[in-house]
Amino acid sequence: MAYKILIVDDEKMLTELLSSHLQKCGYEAFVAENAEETISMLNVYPDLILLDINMPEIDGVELCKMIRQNVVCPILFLTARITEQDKINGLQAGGDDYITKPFSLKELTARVAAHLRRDERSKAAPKIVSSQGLIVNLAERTCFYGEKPLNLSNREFDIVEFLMRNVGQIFDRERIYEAVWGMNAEGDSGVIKEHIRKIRNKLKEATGREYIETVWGMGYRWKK
Amino acid sequence: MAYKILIVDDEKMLTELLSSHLQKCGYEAFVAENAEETISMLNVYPDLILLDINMPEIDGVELCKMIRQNVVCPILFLTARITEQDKINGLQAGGDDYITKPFSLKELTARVAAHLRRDERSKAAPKIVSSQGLIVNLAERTCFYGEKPLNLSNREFDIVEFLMRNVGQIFDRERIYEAVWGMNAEGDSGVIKEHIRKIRNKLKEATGREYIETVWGMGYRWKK
DNA sequence: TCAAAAAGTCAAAAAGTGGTCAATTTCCTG
DNA sequence: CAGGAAATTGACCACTTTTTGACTTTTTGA
Repeated sequence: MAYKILIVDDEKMLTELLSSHLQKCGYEAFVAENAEETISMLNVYPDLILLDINMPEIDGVELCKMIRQNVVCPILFLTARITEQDKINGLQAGGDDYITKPFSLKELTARVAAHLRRDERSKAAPKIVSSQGLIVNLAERTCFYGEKPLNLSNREFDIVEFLMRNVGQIFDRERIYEAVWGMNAEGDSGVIKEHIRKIRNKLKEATGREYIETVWGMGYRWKK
Repeated sequence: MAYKILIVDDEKMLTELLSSHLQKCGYEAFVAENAEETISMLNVYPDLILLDINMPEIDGVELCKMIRQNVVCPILFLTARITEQDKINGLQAGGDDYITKPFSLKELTARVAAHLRRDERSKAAPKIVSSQGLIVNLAERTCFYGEKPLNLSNREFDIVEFLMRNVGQIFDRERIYEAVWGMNAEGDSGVIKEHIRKIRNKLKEATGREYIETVWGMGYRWKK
């Protein structure tokens, strides 16, 4: 679902420009031209708000406070005024950032993206990699096939992670050693062979499938 | 526990000014003067980072990317350059805001406060409730299971607080030490092991449950 | 078909990790 | 300053993981 962005400004020219540009960037844009409209627009639960704080007849800072009571998304101020005191007032009212007019669309979208990304991060997106029913959670370092846990040891997990991050690519044992152990392999001790065996056993046990392929004379690769 | 702010800049004058000012404002300040120091400082788990992106010999944008791989807190750039392209580069590297030099301390603290507040909102309020009935009041530093008090000592409480604030995340003993003691752990003294044991005993005693999980070879984590 | 090279298997040694306990030191509080 | 609680240390044990090396099997190409 596209991010929803609410634009609050009374200059029609500007709001149209912004909303069409944001739509081109893949966002969903909503416009409110006064305080009343703004409040009712909050019902769409925007992911980010662009708020002009220099509207005649409306105190942008007050409006910001009101918005804040209902919503936690990032609020970016659009402003022509740039006195330091204004900034402080705005930030203390619950705003998250300032964009000073005139601004380029390029800068605006960069900032919008930065704030949305930031929001995304705090929602804690668990990094998950999966391949044919095998689900690997990088954050928790767990590995499941449906309900079945794989119970990989650390080294084993590291190897699986490395191979899965590079599905289809072939790595010889030396490269795997360097990637996982973080240092040069002096000769072939056979550690990798053994670890690969353990991993394959666990995979077979839990899934009944083959995930790691041997490319004779070349190395191993995670099947696509 | 005071917010921890990491200042990354190579100008001693400025870092001292900033850190003393931030301390006056009730924050805990840390300083790093180069990339290496920065990375190792991340172990204190700062709540916010002030990053100079115009340091000679260091590419601030690259450093920012590196930081981002390890940490999710807000990153504010300090910069003299103000070209639009710079801004965009920075924001895309994972930065959250810009402060252009010269800036007033007043503006700086307002921005810092705004970002921390924003972070706070997403982390939710002072009182934290966790798995079934265990209620930890961070303000009063008390911990109850229903009517039963846990009677945690100070260190014990700090550890519980840290783990609960980061439910589900795995921390090795070194990181826990750095986060709770606020300094680098030299070797493993075993303090953490002992504290974890005490905490577990008290938790078990009062609740009959397991809250802290051991992830072999990785560390401990508070169960989700 | 056979020998050499590569990959796979197995069990045992080595290294590392976490839990526990008792002893010691540090820190408060009265 | 004494006495007790809290924090820390170090030693020990049990256990798991990692590595090793000897050995077997498979693959390949002369």
